[in-house]
Amino acid sequence: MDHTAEEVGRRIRALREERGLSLSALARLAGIGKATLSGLENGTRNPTLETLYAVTARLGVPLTAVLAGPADTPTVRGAAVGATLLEVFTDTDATYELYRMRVSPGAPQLSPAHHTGVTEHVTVFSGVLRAGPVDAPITAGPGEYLRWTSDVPHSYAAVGDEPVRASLLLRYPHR
Amino acid sequence: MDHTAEEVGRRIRALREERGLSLSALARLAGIGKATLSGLENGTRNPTLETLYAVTARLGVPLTAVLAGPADTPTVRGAAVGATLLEVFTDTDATYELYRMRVSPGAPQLSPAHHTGVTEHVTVFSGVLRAGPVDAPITAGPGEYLRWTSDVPHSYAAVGDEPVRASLLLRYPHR
DNA sequence: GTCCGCCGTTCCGTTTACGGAACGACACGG
DNA sequence: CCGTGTCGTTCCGTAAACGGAACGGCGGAC
Repeated sequence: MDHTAEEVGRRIRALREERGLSLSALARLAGIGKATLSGLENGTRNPTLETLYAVTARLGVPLTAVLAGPADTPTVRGAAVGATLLEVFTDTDATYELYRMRVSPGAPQLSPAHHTGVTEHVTVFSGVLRAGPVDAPITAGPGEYLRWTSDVPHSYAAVGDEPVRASLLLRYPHR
Repeated sequence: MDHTAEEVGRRIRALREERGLSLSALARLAGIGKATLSGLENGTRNPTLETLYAVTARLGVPLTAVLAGPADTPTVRGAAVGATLLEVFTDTDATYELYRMRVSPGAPQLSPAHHTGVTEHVTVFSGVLRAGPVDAPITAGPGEYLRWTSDVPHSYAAVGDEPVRASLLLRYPHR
């Protein structure tokens, strides 16, 4: 079994014990079998979403609280750029993806064109970022904002020695 | 089945289609059956953690990205404005707080002045937002960006009937 | 000591999520 | 026209997650 299941089990057990609940009591409250909860906490089962939800809801925590955080699965976009998806937001007009982004100093990172109409919005936390369409990049320092249409190839680069940290919002309009 | 499963399925399908992947291709890449992925996207199955992880890992997103977000625990800032803290980022120069924000139509929401040097950065997802210093608010629609220095009283208001959804970045410079 | 209650684990029959193999629909080439 | 390929869905046998019941262990009452 994956080590993920064990980690989830440990977190659930910790949350349960913080509340002074016995395994039997939590199983009864959550409406699941004791065997299920036992196996879940020990990482010997591969729980379904429904089971996990029943337990976390009764513990009063969001599902995300017992799952591995966004830090362990960086969405690597390339050698110099690492990005982690924080949230997806779907709307009638468009879908948005909000990332935390890190750009290491060194060679610029190229990114191919996306579909037409896709725009990128970056707010720089620290460092100096030079990014945008390859033929017309823009520069932004801490607290500043960049925006471009990413249906052409574009690049990201850290200016100077300091790595850049920023938030990146991708907007995909619905066709 | 729970409506949670349907929501998860929608998000996975959206992420897959953004990447231009077919259902068959993603199933093959993730090492799961097409039937499994089909049922998962349509919300007719109750996936196990292992299945979900295989899919999200191949999509390059954390598990949390496809599950119901932290929306269940809103950090209420006032009657018309609800904000959820997504991440705090501390840096040598400043501390940043990244929120997802929702502004309901109706009376503007006032916010008192913060410390000097604090700036607010808003990217609008949907709706039309009118915000900024009370004597000089700015208006922004979907995909647009607002920025102001919040060491004076400022306000947020939704223009029209539609609620506004946006990301809000607060920057607190270190003195 | 025995009895009782609850603990967490293990056993076991039922339910169901799983992947492989069909299926019909559609697009393209010969 | 008929292959050939890929699309997403449906069928179906198997593997496993499920809940209920039984288990051994432990602490308190008597």
